[in-house]
Amino acid sequence: MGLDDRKLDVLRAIVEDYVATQEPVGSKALVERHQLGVSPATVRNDMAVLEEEGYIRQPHTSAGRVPTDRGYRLFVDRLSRVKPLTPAERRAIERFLVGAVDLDDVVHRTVRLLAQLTRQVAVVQYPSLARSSVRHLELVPISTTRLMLVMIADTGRVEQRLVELPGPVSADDVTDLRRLVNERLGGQKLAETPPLVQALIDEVAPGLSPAMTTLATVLMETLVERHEERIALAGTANLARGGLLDFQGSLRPILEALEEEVILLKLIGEVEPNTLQVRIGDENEIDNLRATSVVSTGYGPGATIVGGLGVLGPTRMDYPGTIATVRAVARYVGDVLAQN
Amino acid sequence: MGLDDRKLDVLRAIVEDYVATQEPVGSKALVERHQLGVSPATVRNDMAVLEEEGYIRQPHTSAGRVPTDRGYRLFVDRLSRVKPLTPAERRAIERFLVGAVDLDDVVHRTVRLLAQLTRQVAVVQYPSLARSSVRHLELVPISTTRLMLVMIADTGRVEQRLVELPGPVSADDVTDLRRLVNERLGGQKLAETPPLVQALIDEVAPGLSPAMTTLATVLMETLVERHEERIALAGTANLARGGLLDFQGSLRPILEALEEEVILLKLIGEVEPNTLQVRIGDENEIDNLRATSVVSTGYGPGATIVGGLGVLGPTRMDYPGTIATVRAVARYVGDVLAQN
DNA sequence: CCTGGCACTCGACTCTAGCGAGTGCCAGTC
DNA sequence: GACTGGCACTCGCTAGAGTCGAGTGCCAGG
Repeated sequence: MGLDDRKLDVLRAIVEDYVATQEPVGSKALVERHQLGVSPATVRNDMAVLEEEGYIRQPHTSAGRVPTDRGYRLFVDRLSRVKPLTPAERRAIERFLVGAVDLDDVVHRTVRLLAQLTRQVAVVQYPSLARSSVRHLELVPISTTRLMLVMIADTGRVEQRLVELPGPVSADDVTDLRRLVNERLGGQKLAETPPLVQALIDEVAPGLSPAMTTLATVLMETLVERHEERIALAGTANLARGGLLDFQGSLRPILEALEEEVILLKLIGEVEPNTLQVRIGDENEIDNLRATSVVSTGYGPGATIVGGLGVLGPTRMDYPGTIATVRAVARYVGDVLAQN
Repeated sequence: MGLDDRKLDVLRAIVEDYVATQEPVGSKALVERHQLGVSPATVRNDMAVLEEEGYIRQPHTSAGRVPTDRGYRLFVDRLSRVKPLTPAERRAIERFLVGAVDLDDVVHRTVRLLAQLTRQVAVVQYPSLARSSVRHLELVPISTTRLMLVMIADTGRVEQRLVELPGPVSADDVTDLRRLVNERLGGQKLAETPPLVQALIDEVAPGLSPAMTTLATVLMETLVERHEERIALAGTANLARGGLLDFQGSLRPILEALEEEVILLKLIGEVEPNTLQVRIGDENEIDNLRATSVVSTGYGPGATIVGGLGVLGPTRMDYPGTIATVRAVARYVGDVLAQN
C-alpha cells in the first residue's frame, strides 16, 4: 500500500477538518484550509487511493470524505501531532485536587475534571483491591451476634461489610479476632490473602472457631470476590452534544452499556504499565459501543498502577487533545496518591 | 368551571390513550376505544371546554388533543384509578433483596429494581445522616499523625474520613480519644451533635487538646456538613426510549441535571411522612426538568422516614402504575431496613 | 342537551424540479 | 511520470405544488 507522505498529509487534514466541522470534507475545501501545495484534482486522486485502502469513505456518492475507523487508527498511530495542554487546562488539572480530603473525594473530583476538560464521558476506576494491600482490618461490634467489618487498604480504599455471626461473642472475643486477623493479613497483598484466610480458621481459639469461620467467608467475599472494583462516571450529558449526528440518533445502547459496571471495567480496567490505549469504533468488544472510541490509561503512585481511568466519546473526537488530557490527569492523580 | 362527570371521563380517556399511544387523540378514536355512550360530536364539545379550561391542548389546529401539565395534575389528583401491581411485579419486589449483604447492596438493588419496573430513571437517596444516630465511631491509626475516622450510623451508613493530626499521638492516646468520642456521641442523633462535639474539646486531657480540636473539625464536617447525603441513580438509558418524541429532542439538559447531586436531592429528598409526591412538568423547580415528571416518596423502617426515593420520566408517563410501584418498593425497602 | 352533517384547516406525505458540492476521468503541461 | 484544469456526471438537499385525510367547529334538527 504505497502511501507517500502527501497522502498521509491529506488523511491527516481530512481527520482534522472532519473532527472540527463534523461534516464530510471535499477536495476543494481541503486545499483551501491546508497548505498542501497541490491542486484539488491531485488531492482527489490521493483520496481515491485512500478510499481504496479503506482509510476514508464517502457517505454518499456526491459527498465529501469521512475517515473510517481504520483511518482514525492510522491517524492516531502515526499522524497526530502532540497537542500541548493549554495553560488553562494545566491550571485546572493542578488545582482540581486542592482540598480533597479522602479517596472518594479524589476520585469524584478526577472524574468530573476529566469530563469537563475533554467534554466527554469520563470513567475512573477506584484503586483496584486486587492491586492493594491490607492496611488495617477493624471489627466493630454492632450487637452480640453482629460485627461490622471495615477493611482499609493502603490505596486509601475502605470497604465495609456486615457480618452475621452464628452465635454471640464477647467484647474480648472481638479483640482477639481483631488482633489475629490483623496480625495475619495486615500488610498482605489482597490477591495473596485467600490461603491466609483459610489458615486463620485453624489458628483461632477453639471457642471462636465458628465465629471465625463465618468471618473468613465474609472476608473472602469482601476482599476477593464481591464489588472487587468500584467505578465513578461523569459527563454523560456530553453524549447529547453534537445534535444527534454522532451515534446515529440513539443514545440508548450507549447509556445502557454505561450502566453496567462490568462493561466499564472492561473499558478502562485492563491496563498495562506505561501504556495509553485508544480503542476506536469497531475495535471495541462491546457491541453497544461500536460507534464510540475509548481513550484509557492506568494511574497510580510512582510507576505502579492501581487502577484505570479514561474517557469515551464519538469516534470523531479530538484524539490528540483527549490523549494529552487523559495522560496528564492520570499522571497528576498518581502524584497525589503518592503523597499519601 | 363546570366540569361534569362526563367531561372528566373524557379527560381521563384522553390521558390514558395518549400515554398508551403517544399520539394526539381525536374525538372519533376516543368514542371507539372507550364506552362513553355519546357521539364524537358531543365529545368534541366537551373537548372544547376542557381546552378552554387549560386541561388539554392541540399541537396543531387540525390534530387531536394532548393533555397539558394541568390536565395530568387533575388526572393524578382525581381521576386515576389505582392500578394493582401485576403478580410478576409483586414477585420481583419481594425477591429483589434476597441476599443483600449491606446497605450499599440494598440501595443499589433498589434503584435498579425501580428503574426496571417503571422503565424510567430511578433515584434512591441513602438513609439521610441528618435523620440517623451515631452507632459507633472508630479511629484507626494509619501513621503517628494520621487517623482514619469511621462513623457507623444506626441506619447502616458508614462514612470515612482521613484525619491529619497536628502532631503525633500514641496508640494509647487514640484509645482515649476513641473512648471519649464514643461516650459522648454514641447513640446521639447526628443533627444534635454539634454542641456535643464542641464540648469534647474541653473534656479531653490537655495533652490531647490539639489532636481533639482537629478531630472535632473533621467530625463536624463529616457528620453535618459534607457529603451529608448520598444518592444512587439508575435507568438513564430509559430516557432514550420513546424515540425522540419526549423531551423535544435533546436529553442533554436532563442528563446534566441528573449529574448534580444537589438537584437530585431536591427532587426526592424533601419528603414528608406518609406522602407520595408527584411533580408534573412545570411544577418542577429545576428548569432543566420542566419537561419531566417526578414521582417520589419517603422510606424508612416502620413509620419513620430515613430517606427518599423516586423515579423521573416524561410527563406522559403511566402515573397510576408508576405511583403503585414507587409506593410498593418504598414500603418494601422500609420493611427490609426494619429487620436490621 | 345530544347528534348527524358539512365545510374547513392544516400537518404529513409525495412528487417534481433545480441547485450545487463533490466526484471521476481525460487530455494537456511541466 | 506527476500534476493540473476542464468537464460531464452523480445525487443528496431544498423548495414548491398538489393531494390526502384526520380532526375540528359550527349549525340545524331531534
